[in-house]
Amino acid sequence: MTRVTTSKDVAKAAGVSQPTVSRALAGHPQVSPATRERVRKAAQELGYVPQESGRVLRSRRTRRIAVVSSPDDLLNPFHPQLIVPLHQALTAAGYRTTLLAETEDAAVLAQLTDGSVDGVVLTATDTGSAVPRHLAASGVPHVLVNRLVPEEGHPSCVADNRQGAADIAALVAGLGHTEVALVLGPRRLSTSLDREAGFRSVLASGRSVRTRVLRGGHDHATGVAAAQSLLDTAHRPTAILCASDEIALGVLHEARLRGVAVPGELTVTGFDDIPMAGWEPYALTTVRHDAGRMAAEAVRLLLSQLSPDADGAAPESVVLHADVVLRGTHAPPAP
Amino acid sequence: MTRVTTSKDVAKAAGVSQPTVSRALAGHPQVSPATRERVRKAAQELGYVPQESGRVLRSRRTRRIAVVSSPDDLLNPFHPQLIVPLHQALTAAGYRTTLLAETEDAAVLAQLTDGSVDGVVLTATDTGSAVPRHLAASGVPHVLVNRLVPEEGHPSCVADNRQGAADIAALVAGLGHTEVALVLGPRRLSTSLDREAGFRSVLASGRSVRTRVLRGGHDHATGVAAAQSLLDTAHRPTAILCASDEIALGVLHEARLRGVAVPGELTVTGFDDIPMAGWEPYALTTVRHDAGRMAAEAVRLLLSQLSPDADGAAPESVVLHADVVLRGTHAPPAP
DNA sequence: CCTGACGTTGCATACGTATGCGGATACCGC
DNA sequence: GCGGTATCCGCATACGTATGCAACGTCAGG
Repeated sequence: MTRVTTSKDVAKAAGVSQPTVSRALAGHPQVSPATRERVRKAAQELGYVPQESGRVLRSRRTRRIAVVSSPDDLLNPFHPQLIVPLHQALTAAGYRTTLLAETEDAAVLAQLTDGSVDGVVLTATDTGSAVPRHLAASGVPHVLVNRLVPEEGHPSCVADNRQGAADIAALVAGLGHTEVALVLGPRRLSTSLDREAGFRSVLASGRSVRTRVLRGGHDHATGVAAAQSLLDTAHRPTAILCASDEIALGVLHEARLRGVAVPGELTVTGFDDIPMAGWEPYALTTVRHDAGRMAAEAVRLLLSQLSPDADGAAPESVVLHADVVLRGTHAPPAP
Repeated sequence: MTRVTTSKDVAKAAGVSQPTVSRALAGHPQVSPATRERVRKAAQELGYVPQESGRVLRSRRTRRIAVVSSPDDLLNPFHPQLIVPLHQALTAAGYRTTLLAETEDAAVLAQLTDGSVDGVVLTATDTGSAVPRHLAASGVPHVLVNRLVPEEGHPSCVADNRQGAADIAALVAGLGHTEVALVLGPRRLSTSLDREAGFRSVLASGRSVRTRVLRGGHDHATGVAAAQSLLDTAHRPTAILCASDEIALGVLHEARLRGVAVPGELTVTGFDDIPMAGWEPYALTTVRHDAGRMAAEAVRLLLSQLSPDADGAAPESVVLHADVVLRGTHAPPAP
């Protein structure tokens, strides 16, 4: 690889000094239009691109935000709906985005605290993760999206999973179901825990509702397995509330495979409103949390930390309402 | 934000000079075990993380690879299957990964040529993109994965889309279908074009096969729309070959909605073998290209460019065999 | 014609890290 | 006890960029 062209090369080509190149390209007003144009042209011809390492070292600003996900979540159909608008919002605000999908806390932290990013958006945080704490300790601006950690004090934007779960549970209970099963996700995710709490808050208060609980991942296979075990029992539930749409689709598939009519014999609900939930053959009744708004709010919270003025403000936490989406997989229980 | 701790701070704390800190933490042999330990401890206590900008500026190496995708492709179920193993392979090789999802060539290029990455993996390249050419011009090591550009000379690793398409077309033709429809993807993607060529190479040679062609995106809605238009016609096809699994699922859904039996009355095939294709209710006959191997080969090709020695070698292009996956959506045409 | 002000540019420098080179110390052999 | 060598460490410096400050030239006003 040949040598990279630097601002010095441009300076020589334009017949000016290196600082003048820097000022001209930065649009500084104290450089004459003539030289500015000469520099612009020279830079263009040489294909000059300001080197990030130099700029960052000098200016202490990277104009770059890290979005932290995980390999698991990248494979989850809901996640891109969050990541894409995040990326767009950050781009619109003049920041570059780099997406991390690390699993080990140590590896993530090294990349977030080495000055290579101005701020961090955490989208796939386990409840046990130490990353938010360390970021706070290092003074790195950050915001939690979608999932929370138990500790208070971190800026965050999440959907009201508890409320959404309670609402859809109320819907099902209101239809008259008394034999209900819950298929929940992993305990290490705040979304799972909150949805569980929401489900239970309603079902526990209904006196005559019997509730069974299964637990697994947020994926399709979990739904299939759950349905297999639930539909085998003599005394099978008339409604299955799932902690994610993918689980619900697995349940739906297995139910149909066994000839169990949905919603005639079995009510099934999901959570997330992934694109597939709206597909004709599913028409899944579920809970929508607006990933676009979640992303926009998160970026707002992050940028407010990056603005030079208000830095003494208390961390703000936004909770968005989650809406029940009525489609075709719920009905009163068969008599 | 308070000041960040630097190697100078560690030096002062450990009672040594700054260069010694650098050498000790880099594991240089010419530093005594005692000092090395002292430095390690001081660095640990101060929470010192070497700043990337300084290291890169000095060493001209970032140990960082950019993986370029696009917002569209992030929403595509096949894509994460490629990105996740790419990330794992790069991590295993000691590189950090940053994922870009930019659409504009200019914005992408600025991030790839400013010295912030050692190399680039392009996963979602349009045939019309100028990015590969500019990377070559700037001497940035890179590799194309999954999709190609028309120009030769770029290292690349793709599946043999043409061969895979030809094989599945041969399967369908061999079953005796003579009324076949193709649902193809966008012209700007090499994968679409190659699959089209593969389909046609077989169907054109079969004398009595009548072929209709529809074109759209690689998504579910395209499949639904295509099926609506195809199944409405009096003289409807007995087989629909789709350029992606998502399209095929859309076709399947629409067919089932209309009570058209698959595979009894209609054969449907896909391409990609996304996870959903294997789900019980679909059991889609399709073509698999091994994203894991593709990623591994791509990383190998990229790393070979980064090794200091062999840099005069000609760019290598790897083409992987695509396997037809026989499931349950193909059958001979009804008499 | 001189002085002052302004507009434009260059000089010097700092950011944090890594490394060539020379110096210091200790240790060995004679 | 002296020269030599090996071991370990610090000094000086360079990477590319951005910016405070000084200097330059020009022009207007007195």
